[in-house]
Amino acid sequence: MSSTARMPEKPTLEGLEERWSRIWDEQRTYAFDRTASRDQVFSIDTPPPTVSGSLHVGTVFGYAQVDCVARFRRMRGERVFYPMGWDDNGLPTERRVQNYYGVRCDPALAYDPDFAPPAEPDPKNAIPVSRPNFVALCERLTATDEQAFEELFRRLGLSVDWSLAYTTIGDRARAVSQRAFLHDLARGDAYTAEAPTLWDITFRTAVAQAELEDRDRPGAYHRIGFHGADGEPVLIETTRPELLPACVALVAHPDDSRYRPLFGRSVTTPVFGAEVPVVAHPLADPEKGSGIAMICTFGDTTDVVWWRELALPTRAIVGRDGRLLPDPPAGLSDKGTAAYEEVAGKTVFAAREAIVALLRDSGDLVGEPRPITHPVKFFEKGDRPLEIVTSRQWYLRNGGRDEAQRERLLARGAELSWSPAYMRARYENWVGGLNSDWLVSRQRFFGVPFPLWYRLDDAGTPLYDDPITADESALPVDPQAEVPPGFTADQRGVPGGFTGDPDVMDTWATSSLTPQIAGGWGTDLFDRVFPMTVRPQGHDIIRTWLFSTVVRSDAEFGSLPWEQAMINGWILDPDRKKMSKSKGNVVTPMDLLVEHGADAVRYWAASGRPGVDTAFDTGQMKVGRRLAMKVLNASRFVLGTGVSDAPVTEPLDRALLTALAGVVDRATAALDAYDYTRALEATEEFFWAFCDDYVEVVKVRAYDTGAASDSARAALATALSTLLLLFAPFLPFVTEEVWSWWRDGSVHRQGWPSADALLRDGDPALLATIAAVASSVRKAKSEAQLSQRAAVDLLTITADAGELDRVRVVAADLAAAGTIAEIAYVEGPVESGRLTAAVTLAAGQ
RNA sequence: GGGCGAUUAGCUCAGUUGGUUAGAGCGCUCGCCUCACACGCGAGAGGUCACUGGUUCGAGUCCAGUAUCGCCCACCA
Repeated sequence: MSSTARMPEKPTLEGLEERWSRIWDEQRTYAFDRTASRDQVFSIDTPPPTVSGSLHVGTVFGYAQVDCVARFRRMRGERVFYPMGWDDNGLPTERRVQNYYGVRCDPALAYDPDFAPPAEPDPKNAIPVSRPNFVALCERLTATDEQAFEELFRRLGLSVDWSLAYTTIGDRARAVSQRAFLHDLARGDAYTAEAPTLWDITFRTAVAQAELEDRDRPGAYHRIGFHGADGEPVLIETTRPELLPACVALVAHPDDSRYRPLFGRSVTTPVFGAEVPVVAHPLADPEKGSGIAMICTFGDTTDVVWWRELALPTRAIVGRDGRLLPDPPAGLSDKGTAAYEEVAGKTVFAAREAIVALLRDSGDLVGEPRPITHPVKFFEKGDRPLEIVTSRQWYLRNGGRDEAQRERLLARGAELSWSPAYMRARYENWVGGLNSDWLVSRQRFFGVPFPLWYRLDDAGTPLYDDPITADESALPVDPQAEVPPGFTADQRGVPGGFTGDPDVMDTWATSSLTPQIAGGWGTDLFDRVFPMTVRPQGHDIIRTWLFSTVVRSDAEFGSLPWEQAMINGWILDPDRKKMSKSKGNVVTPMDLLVEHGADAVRYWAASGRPGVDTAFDTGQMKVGRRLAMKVLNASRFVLGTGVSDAPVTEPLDRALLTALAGVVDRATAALDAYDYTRALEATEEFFWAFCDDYVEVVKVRAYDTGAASDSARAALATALSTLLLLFAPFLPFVTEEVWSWWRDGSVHRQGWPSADALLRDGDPALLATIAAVASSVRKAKSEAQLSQRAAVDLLTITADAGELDRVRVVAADLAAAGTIAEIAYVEGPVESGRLTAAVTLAAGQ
């Protein structure tokens, strides 16, 4: 073994992150071996964090957990493929760019190569810029953020190979997204359709089923009378009276005797005077409201079902901007048409007030509206309720309309290994509950465009059913800027010419391809890493990211994208709520790293069990920091006694190494099963017992000379070395620091410790024996309020014969450690524990 | 309404095929400057294991039900 010349006089944790992250980078400690074959590789399909301002505290939590597993696998000899991605593609980036530079995207504009953003941005008077200019600004802003994120992750000690970094808006990701889409199209897994779609009026884009969330909002039941043929009013209740002009029918349950006489007959809408049929459908709930409902095109998704299944006409009134369309729908009476003019152009909220006033005037509003709180569908990133509008969109088949495909995807979920196992149920719930295909087109600017153009007929109308596809070798393409094969630029937008598809893909359409993007689909790298070994991610995006990745891989490769899903929990506020963005940003991850140190923050993360939501707890970070400090100091002590490679001969020393072999076994098994927490616990528990009992008891012997002393120093060095290796995945900085004091090379490139290289034939009970005796002696001194150095005249041990033998074996160490003059042995029964120790302290202390 | 998870000391949590008197850390109290560590060391107090039944020689652990909390899903007029 080497010398300990590099050991500092006063070890400290300060500065370890800067120093070692720099050296790891210089020495390419975590570089992937590009020549490795798939069977040697442990590949990680990293979650690309959203690049928008600051990383959330919760993000570092999950990444630190994954890194512990990655480091373990690397020490095990696997070639770890650990890239990092940045999700800079999507709405959050767009919104940020608009505010940051004071611009807005106008796709009709031409690219301006000389454009520079204003020195003093004024988001209220946003400057219109072309799509290429806008995208350039997005890339510029995210590049700055990504640099800051990388710095943070390096400081956290993530053992990422930074040369493998990717972005979801970069050329590579755009090309992969477009290529995958073209394959989907060729296979028939992608199709276009014009249909009612959930629509966000703020972002003016369609949104997918997976992006919905319900929020409770105040509303009111309005009781409204429709006019029956016999003059009797038919009362319905609605929370959306503004949709009255869009009403196309009333509906009740087929078995509802109250309304059965009306089925097949017509009623007239109040105020607007449209004649609408009364129809029957089993989805109508007799218990809800008055038991009969108005069907509008479209108020909610049930309306869509009714409209489709009952083949009702369309009377659309809400536009894509959330305002009522300027022209009245068909079927209104003359008076109704006049009434509509009063509300045309109003927002749905203003229209609601206006129509309620009209109903009140006409006497068709029965009673006063009754306030309620009810769930309303929102786009998860939006803040206004979704509307439903009819539009042409692209869809990917995901099993939502195909039983066989759904069964196959459920089977993929069963094939995948889950940590923790119960998370599989979330996947199955979601897949089982799908009711539509995956809507992948978005009416946005900053995203991956569809690599498509459409021919224009003589009237200039696009022929959507026969798109012109881009050549795969030319990807990525921007159909707004580039010309399809066989056309010239001056044919754009003219009859008989072409038009580029204006939309971009859903962010998940790109994210679902992270294995292909990171793994270099189409190059030799891909076969070395795919299917990936593990996908780490949060449980909230099982329905989106995990599922959509399975869909794409199943369709393209007929396999799972990975073997293992490693699901991490969330960070909760101390009050048990999911830590909000705003609170999460009060304490930034960098603040935590500066205040507590990376090893301490990692310790906190690693003590959060797989998949379990964990409280944000700086107390746990303090514990981690204490542990890191202890590693420094204990190492300094062990190395200070002088490292020996003599044989370990003393029974107590052999007991130590035998117990340590058991710890190695447990930690290894736990990490193999992705249970990093259990591995850390086993190591940590042993380490504290090692410091408090073993080290304290052998101290005197270790400072001595001779064979018994050599044995102690050899055992200390072996134990220290093994413990550093066991801690290395969790506390990469402090273990590397200590390793550097006396060993060459990085601790992180050492082999994982082998239990068989330690000892198996020692008697670990000896450790329990010294712990019990030492504890009794300490207690006596503590109760006498004396220093632990105080002298003991006589220590009387009562125990059974076997235990007494064990005490005799370690008596010399115990006597030296406890300053004990004499030990007496009494064979006899013990009330509790393994022995009784009576302590007679020396007088006059 | 359906599904998943949780409920153990003031707080954060262990407790893996059921087995003596339920553990740890933090916090608290009391000591100790013990030659690695005062960012330390030692000792102590503190729990009817959410509730109700059941299985068993034996239940924190298994079964059934109840309650509370959290998350996901659902056709929320």
